[in-house]
Amino acid sequence: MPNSNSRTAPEKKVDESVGYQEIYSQEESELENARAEMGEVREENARLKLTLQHMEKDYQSLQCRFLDILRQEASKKATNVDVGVHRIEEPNQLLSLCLGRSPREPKNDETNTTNFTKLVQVDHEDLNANLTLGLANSKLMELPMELVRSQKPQETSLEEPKDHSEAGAGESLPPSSKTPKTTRNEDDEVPQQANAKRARVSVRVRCDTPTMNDGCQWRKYGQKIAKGNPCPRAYYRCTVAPACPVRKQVQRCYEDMSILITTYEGTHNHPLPFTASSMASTTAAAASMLLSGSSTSQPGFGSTATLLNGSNFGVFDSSITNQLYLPKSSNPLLPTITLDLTASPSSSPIHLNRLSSSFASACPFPSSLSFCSSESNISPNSRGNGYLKYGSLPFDKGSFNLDQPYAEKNQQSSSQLSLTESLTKAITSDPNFKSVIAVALSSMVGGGAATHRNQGEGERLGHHLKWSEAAHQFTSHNPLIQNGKRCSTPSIFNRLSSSDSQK
DNA sequence: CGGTTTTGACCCGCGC
DNA sequence: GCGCGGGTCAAAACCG
Repeated sequence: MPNSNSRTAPEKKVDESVGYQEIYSQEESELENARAEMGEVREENARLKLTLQHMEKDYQSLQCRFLDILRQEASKKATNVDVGVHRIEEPNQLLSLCLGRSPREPKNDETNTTNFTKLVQVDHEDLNANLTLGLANSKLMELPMELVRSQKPQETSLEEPKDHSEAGAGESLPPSSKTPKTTRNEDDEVPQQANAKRARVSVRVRCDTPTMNDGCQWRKYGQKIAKGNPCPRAYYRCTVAPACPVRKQVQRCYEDMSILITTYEGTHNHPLPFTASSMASTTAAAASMLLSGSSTSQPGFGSTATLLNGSNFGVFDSSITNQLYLPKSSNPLLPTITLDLTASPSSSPIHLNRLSSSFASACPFPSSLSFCSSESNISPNSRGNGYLKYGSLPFDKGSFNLDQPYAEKNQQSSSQLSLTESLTKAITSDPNFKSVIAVALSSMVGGGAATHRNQGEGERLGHHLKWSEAAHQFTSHNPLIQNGKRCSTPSIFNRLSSSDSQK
């Protein structure tokens, strides 16, 4: 059958050529698609670069501003010896914990939320509105600085708080009378801070896990069943540095087992990873507020409250109330401040009642703080956890959203993803966010800075890793866990750190 | 094997 | 002075 053969062969050729053409056109279209994708990626890359540049720029300006504030505070400090209650009464001094805000600084347009520098400038109107926002107190700003700058634990003169009022809930943990014994080395190093008292910061968070991950490494050295609370109280010591005097006590709230009460005591005398410095700075700020105030007849209640109010340890939704409980201790010389991050609308009143009752007489200031955002779109889950998940930086959510990959592993992944978005919106619209940054930066530049300032770029890279790790922890199912296994610290600081390192 | 956790004992301050 | 309770110690167990 040659004919058939000769006829079919060309047809086959034609078919083949048609097939090739199809294949070719198909490949071509794929190629074009790929090119288009590449183009998109390039664009995104450009955007990211832009974002990075913005961040660098903002960071630089922020740093300059902060140094400026430092200088101002240093000069102010010399003249303004009498601090404390007076500060609260002087709105004009409500400035500086909002990092970047300086008295001479002109107001900036609130809408420009991508500007990191502006981000930390709280509009006066906001201050008035949310008032109590006093984190802005310049003196308050200064105090954490001192505390962190020196990186010295305030344990030179310990006093027994004997705070039984909170024993049940475990919020107020009496400082160890033996602490000086175990931290003697530190005490020797510590330049005796006149009237230095050990302030402790108690943080209440909702956390399923045994401990709250604050980025630091802890070693458990004891456990006790405290009277009035069947939940054991665990004692941890910081193991980042062998002689670090910092300790923490962890206990579940008997009234609400989902609430974890972590009490920090002392100040780290070693460099901290940013994740740890976040919490450290927070507690240091609170503690220093407390201590600063305690030098007055009214142990810092006002100032502390003010500070923490402004510091926005919390959330964005107005319904989420972060609470600050001022010293409940029967011993006013050894105050314990409680940051209530349980952020549960329903639980808030409970805590408030319970805690305030123990020291209401001593605390003339409202302890309920509202760090609200203009948008209340936070998922209920986040509130329930009380776990501060600050989705991502306002600049470019995609660029910094480290959480999502991890969040997917999480049981709460979906809610957390949405939470990320919600928080992003909230952050970008929430001037209070600035205050948080202020606190973090104040430590990083001031004391944390003491820890980081001398570290090379390589170490910064190391921080990057830790941030990633932190992000992991942060988004892990149990957000508040220890040693990379569990809970996370308010990661807003992580974000901040990220921006810092990007420089 | 080194680091961490567990856990009973001990220390110390405070109130009575 | 005694008892109570919080905090710490330290040896043993545990774990990676």
